[in-house]
Amino acid sequence: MPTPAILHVDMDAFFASVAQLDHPELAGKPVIVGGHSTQRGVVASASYEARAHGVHSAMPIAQAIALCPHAICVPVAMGRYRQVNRQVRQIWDRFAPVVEPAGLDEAYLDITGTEALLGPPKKVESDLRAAILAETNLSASVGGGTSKLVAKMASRACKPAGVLWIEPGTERQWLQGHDVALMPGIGPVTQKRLRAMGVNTIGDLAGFPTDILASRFGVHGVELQAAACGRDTRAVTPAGLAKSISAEETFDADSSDRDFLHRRMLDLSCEVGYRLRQAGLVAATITAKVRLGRGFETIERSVTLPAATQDDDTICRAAWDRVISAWDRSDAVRLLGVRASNLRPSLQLSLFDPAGGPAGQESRPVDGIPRSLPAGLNEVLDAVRERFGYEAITRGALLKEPRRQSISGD
DNA sequence: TCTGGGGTCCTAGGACCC
DNA sequence: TCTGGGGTCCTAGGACCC
Repeated sequence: MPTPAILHVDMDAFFASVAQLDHPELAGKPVIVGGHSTQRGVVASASYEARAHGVHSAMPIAQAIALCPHAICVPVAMGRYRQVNRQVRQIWDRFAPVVEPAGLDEAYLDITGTEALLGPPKKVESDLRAAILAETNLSASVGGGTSKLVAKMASRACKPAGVLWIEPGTERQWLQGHDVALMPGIGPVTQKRLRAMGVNTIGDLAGFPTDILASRFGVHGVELQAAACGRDTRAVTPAGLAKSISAEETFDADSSDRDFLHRRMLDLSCEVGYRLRQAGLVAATITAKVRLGRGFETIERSVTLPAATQDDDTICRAAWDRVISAWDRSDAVRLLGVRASNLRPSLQLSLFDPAGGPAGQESRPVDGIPRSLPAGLNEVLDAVRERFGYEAITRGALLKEPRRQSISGD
């Protein structure tokens, strides 16, 4: 067995860097990517110029502005990031036979056994960074080592615009001085429990009695400890089909207005339906999410449908039905969301197949093959969006409010 | 000045079937 | 009249990731 060589490539301040790329006047300036609403929301991404003032991801926007009053706030544009992601993925794919994306801005690359072809790992790291910069004008950092954990921690340690290769055999020593909070898989909850046990560094975790970790944290604890010792055997696996597609929206102000909430749910459902059809997927399970203004309480209710769907109205009906079952109308609603899961390929030949027409909803199977419904409203909307973008057209029922944030590429 | 949006994985109980 | 054990699916919630 050859010694594993795994790289972790991580785009630097991805959303903020894309904003600076698309709007050259923002280059070199503190940029905060958040929502339209400066009242509610957190920082999704901050440029390094903004980070110099103490701004970081997940910080409330208002707090970020207080730290960096001259920062420029731009809205999140998921569609645009997905577009750039597709471009960057093509570069990643050239450098490794197996690539596992982890979100839009990072990926693991298994380059084991490619040394004869691509050169030593350190050179691959530099070449990959250079290729991304040359072809996209975006900066990335690349870390590497014998496992996913070491690769990821290395890319984090060399940010921004760095490369770092941890030599095989030195990983345990390199890891041990780091704080446990820096270890992927240890969030706020686990961190607090570990500190209460006197575990503060990765070295502490590596040396802690395994049986105690097992009794308190179960399998997860044992795996974390193995990783802390440099024993992380998780394989780099290529992305399969998506497991879920979701959309959610936090309102500028909490609302108990049933008509308003229903219209928002329809808009969210349309977005999820559109993305299902784009991906050629149907969903059997629909989950509605309701967050109350009171106490930030979050409720989820799901239903598995008799037939999988990619139809906007079917998704909306299922989701709204679940909202009604969970929502006490005396509570003002802060957020609504809808998620499609239990996904499978829709088996349609093409979105615009003139013969069968695209599938709206799986209906009764004929000879075991789901039959497509004839083209309807969804397909008319999709066809317009295909040419002019998602924002180009919307339902009359949704015209009462301004459109929510863009999912399109512009 | 409270707390976005889009994901994955895990646990645990109950239904249901064999 | 009392009550097995395994497997799978569904639902709700939680931790964690970027």
